[in-house]
Order: sequence, then C-alpha cells, then structure tokens
Amino acid sequence: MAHLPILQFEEKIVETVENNPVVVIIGETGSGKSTQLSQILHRRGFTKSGTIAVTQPRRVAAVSVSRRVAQELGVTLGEEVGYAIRFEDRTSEKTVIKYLTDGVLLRESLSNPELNQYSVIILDEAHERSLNTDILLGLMKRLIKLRASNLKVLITSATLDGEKVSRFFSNCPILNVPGKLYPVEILHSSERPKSYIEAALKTAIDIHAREPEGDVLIFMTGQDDIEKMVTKLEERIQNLDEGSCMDAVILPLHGSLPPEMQVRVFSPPPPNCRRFIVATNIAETSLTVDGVVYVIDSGYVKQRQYNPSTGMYSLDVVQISKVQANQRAGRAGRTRPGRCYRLYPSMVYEDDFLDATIPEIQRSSLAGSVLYLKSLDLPDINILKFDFLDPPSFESLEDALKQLYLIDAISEDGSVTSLGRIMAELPLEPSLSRTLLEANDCGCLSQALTVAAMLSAETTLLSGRSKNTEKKRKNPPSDLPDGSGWGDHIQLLQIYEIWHQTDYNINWCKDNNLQVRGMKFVKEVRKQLSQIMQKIAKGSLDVKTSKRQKEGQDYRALRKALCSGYANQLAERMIRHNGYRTLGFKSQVVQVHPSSVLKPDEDGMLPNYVVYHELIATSRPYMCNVCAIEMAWVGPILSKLDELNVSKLSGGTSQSHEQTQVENSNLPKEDSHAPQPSDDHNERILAARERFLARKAKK
DNA sequence: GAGCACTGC
Repeated sequence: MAHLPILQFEEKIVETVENNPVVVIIGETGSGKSTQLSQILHRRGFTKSGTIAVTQPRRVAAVSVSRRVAQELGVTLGEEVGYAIRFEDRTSEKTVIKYLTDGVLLRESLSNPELNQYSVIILDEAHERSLNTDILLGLMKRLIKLRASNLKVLITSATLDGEKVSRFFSNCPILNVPGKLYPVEILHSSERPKSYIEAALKTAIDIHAREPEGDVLIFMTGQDDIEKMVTKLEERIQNLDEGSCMDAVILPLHGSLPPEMQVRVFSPPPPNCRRFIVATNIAETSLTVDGVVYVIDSGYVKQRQYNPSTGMYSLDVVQISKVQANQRAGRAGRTRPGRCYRLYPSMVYEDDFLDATIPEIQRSSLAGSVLYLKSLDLPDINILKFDFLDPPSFESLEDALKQLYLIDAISEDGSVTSLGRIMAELPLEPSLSRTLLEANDCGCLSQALTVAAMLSAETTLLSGRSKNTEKKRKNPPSDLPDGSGWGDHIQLLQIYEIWHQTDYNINWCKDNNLQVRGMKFVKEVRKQLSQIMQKIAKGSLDVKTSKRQKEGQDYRALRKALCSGYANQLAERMIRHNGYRTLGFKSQVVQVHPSSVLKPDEDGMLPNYVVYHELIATSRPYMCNVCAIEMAWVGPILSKLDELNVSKLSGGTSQSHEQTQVENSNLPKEDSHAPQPSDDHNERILAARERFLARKAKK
C-alpha cells in the first residue's frame, strides 16, 4: 500500500480539500486514487460528520474496489466499508465509506436531493463522461452552493479534460497525482492503411516474429472484424516457419461473447506462448488484461448515436478521441515497459482526433434524464438552461420535452405532472414507465411488468451468433412462442411466461438459446419493478406472473397500454405495401425489422398501425420490436400531437406563446368541428388525423 | 429479409 504514488500527496490533498469545496484530481492509471482517496479523507476526520460516497460508472468496479478497501482497513465488507449497486445494497448504519454506481447516487438524490448523509462525494472516473456522471456534475454544482459549509466534492478526471472541469467549477484547484504505469513507446504509421484489418494483421505477425515475449492486445471495432482477424491471424501464424517463434494463442474478446469465453483472458498462458487478444473497446476500460506488452490500435470505435430530429439511432464506426487513444496505449504499460502501434499517422492524432470522446449526453435520447431533473423540483429550474458541463443541443432537449408531453409526464407548460413524478421513480425509459401505469389502470399490470423487464434486457437475451447454430427468435426452433402474430412485445411476454412455468429452469434457457444471464436479469428487474409499483399503490396490486394463457387471447388491454406509453412511437402502414410512416413530429418512412415476429394477414398485409420500441438506421431505417395496435387508440394521441405548443413546453416567453396561439386558431378546433356523436369514434379520429397531416404538410 | 460498441437505475 505504501508504494502507491497518491500517498505522497496526502498532506497536499487534505489541505486542498479543507480549503476548497471542489477539487479536481488528475490521477493516472495505477495512482491508487480509487482506493486511497476515500481512506485518506477517512483517516483525516472527514467521516465524523457523514459518509464518504465514491461513485463508479460500473457495478463490478464498485464491488471490487470496496472489497479491496475493506480488506486494507481490516473490516468486514458491508460494515464500515460497503457498496450499493442495483439489486444489492451492502451497507449498514456503520458504513462510513460507501462505493456506489452513479446511477444509484442519482436514485438516492431523488428521495433526498441534498444528499445530507454524505460529507464527501467523490465522482470517480468522471472523464468517462457517462450520462449519469454528467447529470451528477450538474447537480453537484448546485449542491455545493446549497451545502457550502458541510460538503466536499472531488472529481477525478483525465489529463486532457481537467482544465475544463475546473473551469466548470469556478476554476477550482487541480491536483495531479502521477500513476504507476511503465513507459509506453508510441509508434505511428506513416499513413492510414487501406484496410486496418490487414495492417493490424501485418503488425501482429511482425511483433510475433521479432519482438521478445509479451502479450498483444489489438483494438478492433466489432464482432465481425474480430472474427475475421482471429481467423486470418491463426492462418498466418500456422504458416510461419516451424520453430521460428514461440507458440501463440488467439483470443477474441467482446461483449456478446458468453461469460465463460470472456474469462479466458484472465487465465495465464502456458509457458513460452504469446497471447493475441483481439478486442473491442471493452478492453479499454471495462476489462483489464494482465501481461499485455504490445497494443495495436486501429484508431476506430463503434458508437451509438441518437438523432433528435428523426428520433433514430445509428451505430457508426468513428475515430477515437485522444483520451481513448492514450487509454488504449496505457494498456501496454501495466506490467513492464511496452509499446503501442497506432495504425494512423501522428498528424491524424494531433489534428483529426477530438481531445475527448463526445459525451453520452450529446448522443442519447434525453427523455428519461429530463423527466428525472424535472421531478427533482429544484428551485428556478429551467431545463433548457440547466448547467451541464457539455450542454446537449436545444433540439435534443426539445425532443425530450415533446416526448414527455405526449405521454402525460409533463403538462403543456412544461411542469412535471403527478403521473410524471411516479414515472420518474421507475428505473425505466419513460415510455415503459407510462405503459406500466396505464396497464395498472387497464388491469394488465402483471403482463406489462414482464414486457418492461424483458425489454430492459433485450440485448443480453439472445446468445451470441455462431455460424452453424443460426437459431433466432424469429424461427423458434422448438418451444419458443411467436407472439401470436401481435408482434415482438407479446412474444417477449410469452417467452417469460413459459420460463416462469418451467420454474425458471436454466436448462430451458439453454435449450432455447436464451442467455441465462439475461433471463436472470429480467427476473430481477421484474421483481424490482413490482416492488416499486407496490410501494406506489401501497401493496394492493396484482403483480404475480400469470401462467401462459389460453391460445387465441388478443392481449388487447396490454397492447392498448403500450399504445399510451409509446405515443411518440406510432407508425401507420402505407397503402398497398408493407412500408410504414411514423406518426411523430417528423414523419419517417421505415420498415419493420426483418427479425420481428409481427405477422401479415391472409392477404400478406401487416397491421395498419403499430408501436415500435426503437428506430435504428442500419442498412435502412428499421423499427425494432413492434406491436400491432388499433386505429381507434391512435386518434386521441394525434389530437394531442396536433395541439402541441413547443415554446410553452420549453418555458418560452408568453409572447411567443401568444403567437402560436394565433397560429393555432387558424386550424379548426376539435370542438368547433361539426359536433360528433360520442360513439362515432372513427370519424373523429379521421378528422384529427387529417388536421394533423394538413398541418404537417403546411410546415 | 438482415446484422448486434459499451455501460447503467
């Protein structure tokens, strides 16, 4: 412990923290900041008036670091030192050092906005700039004013970003704590290769033939490239002259690999054998592989981004940032001096790469975050003026407000409704929270809980694709249900109901190619959601998982509840073919994703109206996870869409509000229309729809 | 009829 560099700085740290409400710590890898900062402050009396909270972006980190600190202090984990992550709180009244994920701290802040139990809050790994960290940074800025006398905030950051964080916090002091990395020699290519797979391959073979022992870590963008790389590397190494170099093991490493394949990188290699680890950016921060001496960096990463003007996500290969490039290089210097081969010229690094990765808050849909901030009831809060370290675009915030308004989470003046307040309590996207509340009113809460939980885990549900077992949810190999033609949400419900009937049998998951880890997660989420719903309704709800019901049920109530939740995610089929047009603020032409189980009728036509969980632009714009709904449910939503006044929602001035009112009055109001008999639903829907389309055409 | 970076409440 005494060898950790950070301990030499104890006096300086304590002095700076005592004299300043906020301090930025630049701590390189191996500085010991994650384990030592909390212990130093505990030693020096900062836990007398409260607990020290240390946030981590990842759950495993919160658990492993707290375990380590408990060990170093010689206490039982969960007593003086503990951790809190989703589904698991290992703290007690005795706890004075608490490690937690930033998401958990945000939840705590919802019920206790001043976070009074904490005397110190350390935001660790803030340079990773997760969505939650960025929101916490904004909240901390307010909180230190509110609790000027009794709260200390420490933020750890990366070299390239520290100044910016300091400026955000009124130029607070920055402390540099050196790390314990060995030097890493950086070699740049003279030019960008035509194919970075080929370039990486050549570099890897060169290392293997000429360089002394030491493992090689190769950064690629995704599963496809990794598989190609692994195959080609195996071929080339076999073709090398027998005995000309040591043995080699080649290991792929990416997120959709089953856990038992992932942990292979942690077992030491046989003697006189070099390992090649071909990885995504999972090896950049999440997993640390020991023994790496050489890093090959393609300079690219796959990034998911949200486009607020279309409501569509895309997954793009983009250049990494300087922070990422340095992080990757650092992976070569953990055990001894290493070397990093960058497959791009130094000019590209200097001139093309951004200093830091675009923060998640500028790449995501913000409906959930905006609802969260609104329900905190901060005084003088105006979401458009909230002080973010890197503010999201106006367009993105406006998109979030529109979504929230359509699902009744905020009222037309932009204030949070009582419904919205309840929705914020649920750890779900607002669309699914709204679905649960509606389902509760329609008597299908139990089914909706299952659907929401299944969707929370969708990506971890299916086992990784493999060449010979092309099993899909789409073509159920055996017992897997097909959603009875109603679509993917219904299928997810049916899958869980069967699993429930098998008494949560793990072998059933394996037989049906469902990831055990994913299904267990679903079960936990469902339990958590049930508990929160029970708390809201004071325990009077039926949340029990139903047995799979008789064939032929039409899931009408559930589909209607989904329609309320997904009010901003409706689509209407176009005439005479199976393409759809979304019914949002900006209409998009989209297709149902080919993996969907939605079934056409006898004439080969898909349902006239559907809701979708997500739009994703890959080779074409697709709707992922769709569910058939009925036209009669669409009308009221379209009316609401029609009457939306965006400037009022975002707290615009009353002047601009009046202008819009005038504009609105040119349109026939529902009431001023020829009076409709209340049972003639369809005609009213059609009228609302026409007005909606006419208005859009005018824009 | 096509394709899945990584986290998290």
